[in-house]
Amino acid sequence: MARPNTQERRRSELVEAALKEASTQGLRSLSLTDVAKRAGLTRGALLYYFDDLDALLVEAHRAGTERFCDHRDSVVAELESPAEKLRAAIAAGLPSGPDDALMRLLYEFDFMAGQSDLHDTLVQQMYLRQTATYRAIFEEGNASGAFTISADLDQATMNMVALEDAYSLHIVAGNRLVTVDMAREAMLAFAEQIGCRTSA
Amino acid sequence: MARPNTQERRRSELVEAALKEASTQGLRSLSLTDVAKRAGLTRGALLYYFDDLDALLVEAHRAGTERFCDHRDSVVAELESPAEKLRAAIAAGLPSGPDDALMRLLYEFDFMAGQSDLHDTLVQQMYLRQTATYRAIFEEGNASGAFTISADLDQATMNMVALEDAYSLHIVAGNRLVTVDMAREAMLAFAEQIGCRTSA
DNA sequence: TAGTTTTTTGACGTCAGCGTCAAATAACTA
DNA sequence: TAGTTATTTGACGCTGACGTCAAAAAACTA
Repeated sequence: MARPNTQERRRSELVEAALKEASTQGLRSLSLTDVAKRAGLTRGALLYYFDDLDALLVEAHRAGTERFCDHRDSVVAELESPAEKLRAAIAAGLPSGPDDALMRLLYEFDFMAGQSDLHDTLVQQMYLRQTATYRAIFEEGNASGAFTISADLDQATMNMVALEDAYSLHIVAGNRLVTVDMAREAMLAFAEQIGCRTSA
Repeated sequence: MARPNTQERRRSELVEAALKEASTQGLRSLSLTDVAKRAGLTRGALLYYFDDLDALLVEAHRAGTERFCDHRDSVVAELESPAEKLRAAIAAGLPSGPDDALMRLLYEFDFMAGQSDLHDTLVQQMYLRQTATYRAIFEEGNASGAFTISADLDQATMNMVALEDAYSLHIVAGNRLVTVDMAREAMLAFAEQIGCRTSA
């Protein structure tokens, strides 16, 4: 009858372009035109799929956090021992370096929360997944005897996620006093302190 | 001879206006006009004192971080015991709640780093003061016997600051899963774990 | 090829920001 | 009051973002 509907594919492509462009130049000065150019389209085409830039950014936010969490969970799932899993979770949770633009963007999104309930929800979902990842590793370690965490598990998990967030933020914010190596070691040290034997 | 030079006072007033306006509406959409209005002047007057909005924001960033650190240090200095000091430092380091606009702004400034070396430097200076505050308390506590911190002091301090940053960020970013009370308790729990007796 | 639906363009009008600058005003002193 | 310097205004031209929309182009099928 007619031309087939390919909205879903285009939408993903545009979300991808938004992620790339926002990673490159940051959210502060990002415009519809920038994203359209990156996608090789015009502003008009973009508006055919999204009401405005905010609507697109919500999708980009969602895609970015999901990608991050999915990737880490899949890396962790491939490992056997709780100690290995913990080390992998920490490594995958930290940015690769000061130039990890995607990770930087994820934290920049945090500041869109408070302006939009949708971003609010996404920030919370991200947090829940972060805590779920560490909590599962802690519980498995305790159950198998690999770990002997005596502290409150909720609090231990919270603190672990907090360390991850803070160090990631410092690294992508260009604070050269905090390196990826230092962050990883500090997180491992904390884990040891609460009863994880990770050196095995 | 002529009209006296009052640049210093005006500059402070404008920095103040910038802090207020940026706290209110965030950095993302802040314009020269907004700040000028808040200060009761026109854009032209503002440009008489600062080259552009960025120059003004650098000063606002500097003023904001200094105010935060100065205030906390003065609160801590008034207390006697390391345990009291630690509790006060934690309390003063966290936002008062999700609506603590100034604290929110301080974290938003982190994302101006990487775009400007000046902001970079300010972020680092803030970090150095945060660590100095906690390190002094830890050292005093260890010296007086109030604390028995066996872990590496550098790492313990780093982690303490990291917890403060992460929880503050979550609170001001509107993550309702993290409350000020939870953050304070989690930080105190961490301090206990590394050897601070704060319950005295 | 003609018909149908989806996708994309590009132009239009509007609005708000920016930096410049000559002129006006204010706050002094002699 | 006249002179001098400091401060402030407000208009100008430029740029770039936004949302709308009619028309064009593309991708199909019968």
